[in-house]
Amino acid sequence: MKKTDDRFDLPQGTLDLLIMRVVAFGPIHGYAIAQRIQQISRDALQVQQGSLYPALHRLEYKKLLSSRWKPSETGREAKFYELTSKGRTHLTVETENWTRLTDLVSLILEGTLEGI
Amino acid sequence: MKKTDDRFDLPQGTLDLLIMRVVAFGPIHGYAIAQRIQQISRDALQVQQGSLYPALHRLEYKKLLSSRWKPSETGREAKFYELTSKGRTHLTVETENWTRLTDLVSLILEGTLEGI
DNA sequence: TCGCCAGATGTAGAAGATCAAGGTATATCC
DNA sequence: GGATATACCTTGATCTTCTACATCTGGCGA
Repeated sequence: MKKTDDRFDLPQGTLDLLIMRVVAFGPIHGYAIAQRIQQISRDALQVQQGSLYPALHRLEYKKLLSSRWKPSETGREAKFYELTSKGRTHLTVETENWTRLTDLVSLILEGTLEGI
Repeated sequence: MKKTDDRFDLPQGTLDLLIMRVVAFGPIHGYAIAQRIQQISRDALQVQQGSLYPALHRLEYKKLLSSRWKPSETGREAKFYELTSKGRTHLTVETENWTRLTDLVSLILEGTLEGI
């Protein structure tokens, strides 16, 4: 089945934001992050594992996330991530940028361009 | 490399949309498209030429745009683009997708996630 | 007990888009 | 003649995402 009508590929950059936002609510492991995003969006956003884990490593490398191993709810070891203070700042700034950017794009896409 | 405070890198995919939207108002050449986008956004969105021309060729290759040479307002030859009917349909659909996607992302970024 | 599935992590390779930085040429104005 | 703005284009690097695969563990049913 090709991607159905109600699934999206994420544009570059948005995945990091979504991950950080979910992590902002408290320590959580990678697998659960993907589930959470899918769940909130009612399956419209699906995070592939091949995107998820590199993104987590990237964010940790940039010191926006920190991680430690801990048993998960199921008893198995899992790597729990949380935001660093740098990550928290970054999330705030980039969320604001995302909003400004998408507002601008929407303005152009939906505007009449009259009066220009 | 840093971007200044009020400039954005465009997430993948949005450039094509912006271009098609500007072209939708009537035949226009590449150089003017970039100026137009920059102007409407009050310099917040700047389209690099290294992004612009490949995008135009991409869209023409996909038969979403058609082009022909014509003298521009300044008397010089320039390549004027317009939407094909396929392009017009595509623009409508993708604009809708863009809106749904960004609404979803905003939902997660700005929501409290309570009640999940 | 054996096998399978779900949870959980990860990597490799390809595809695609953007950007930075360069190049070419023409028209106009000083 | 020289500078500037217009107008086109390409190349190479970088980054992100996707598909697809690989690995390990624990629990469950047959």
